[in-house]
Amino acid sequence: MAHAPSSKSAAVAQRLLAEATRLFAERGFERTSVQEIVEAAGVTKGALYHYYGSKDDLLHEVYARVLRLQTERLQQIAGGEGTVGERLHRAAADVVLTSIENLDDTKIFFRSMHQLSPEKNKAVRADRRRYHEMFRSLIEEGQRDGTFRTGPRPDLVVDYFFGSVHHLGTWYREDGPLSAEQVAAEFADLLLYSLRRP
Amino acid sequence: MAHAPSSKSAAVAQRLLAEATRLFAERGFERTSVQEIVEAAGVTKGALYHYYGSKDDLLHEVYARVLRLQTERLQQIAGGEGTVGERLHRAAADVVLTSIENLDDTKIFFRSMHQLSPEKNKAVRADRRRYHEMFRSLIEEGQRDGTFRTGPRPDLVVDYFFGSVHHLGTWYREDGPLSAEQVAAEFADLLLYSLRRP
DNA sequence: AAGGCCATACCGACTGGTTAGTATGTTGCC
DNA sequence: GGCAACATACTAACCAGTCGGTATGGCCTT
Repeated sequence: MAHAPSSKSAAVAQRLLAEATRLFAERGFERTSVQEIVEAAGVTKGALYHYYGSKDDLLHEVYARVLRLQTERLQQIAGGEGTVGERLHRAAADVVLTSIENLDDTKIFFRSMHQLSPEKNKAVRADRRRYHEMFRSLIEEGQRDGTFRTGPRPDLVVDYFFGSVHHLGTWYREDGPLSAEQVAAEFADLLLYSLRRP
Repeated sequence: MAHAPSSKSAAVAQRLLAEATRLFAERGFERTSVQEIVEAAGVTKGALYHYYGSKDDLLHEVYARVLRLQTERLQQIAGGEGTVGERLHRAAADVVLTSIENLDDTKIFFRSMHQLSPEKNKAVRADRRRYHEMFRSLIEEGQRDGTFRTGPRPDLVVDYFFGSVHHLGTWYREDGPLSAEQVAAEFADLLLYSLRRP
């Protein structure tokens, strides 16, 4: 179990998490040794095991952080102003944007989730499912009120769209030709177009 | 380097590859030991290293196999009969179908590619890019002849769609409520709808 | 047809290196 | 003096790959 870094004075705990995130994204969980993490953070193992219960724990913390962030934002957008079409578009663009802004987390998420211990894996999946369900209910709402065509199953659309989002980490480059905003807008457009009524 | 299993009498080599595929998909590359692979195949390490140069080599062989298969099929469909809309729909549905039929390979692909040695990783990426380019040129063709709207960038559409395809491995279950054909049809529909002109 | 020769296919013990995690200090603040 | 925040040294386990060895069967030569 992780004691959540005790908020006060735990700059070391945060530095450890940040360096771990960077290294996990760069080399993957298994290829990153605890020794490398503590060296990158300028401390020793004692410090790491003081704040985190295990290497696994560290990985779990990465997930928890990004999930909290995205869930919060989706809640705000889904419950906000505008037609369901507008809200879905905004939500879709936002998740793309924040995924790119936290590209390291995105990479780790989909490469290394299965390395988590079964119980932690289960916990993460449950959180993730709740997130997807919020997204899905937006689609259902649009189908009910006639904004979207009723052909596609909402849950399949969610898996379809988030597949694309999760894979950003494999091809998006910060120094590439496309800005995060451009990708966000196009992905959201593609989603909305695929739901538009004939 | 792998000597490709010498075609004749190498049932052992094939069994090793099959068991490795299964185990890599189940536990991931790093968490699968060479010892486990050879035990599952009912041989010993000597046999494995007789046919394959390294554990890495084995992983590379998995990729090579599925890439060959999919490239072949896409070539046939892209160069076949029908309007560009029909061909793209067929190609999209087909890649979903074969991805589900070879779900173990799909899982490994997306989870473990970055574990390959840099050179092999590069080779696989190059193959993959050629494959994506074939797909992209179908979209470009449709945009040129007015079948598809010209808004979205073809390369982004490809990344968008294949994100969804690669992620099948994380959520699709054979014993789930959806047949592979259903998913294939819906995914292809979603793609075509998102390209349809207003 | 018999004997020699050699390649292929595999065995299994061993090695050298790495790794997560632990046990036991040490320091400095309240 | 006591506890939080670390450091240091260590261990026990694991693992990819190696290497010397054996069994089998085909082919060439005489």
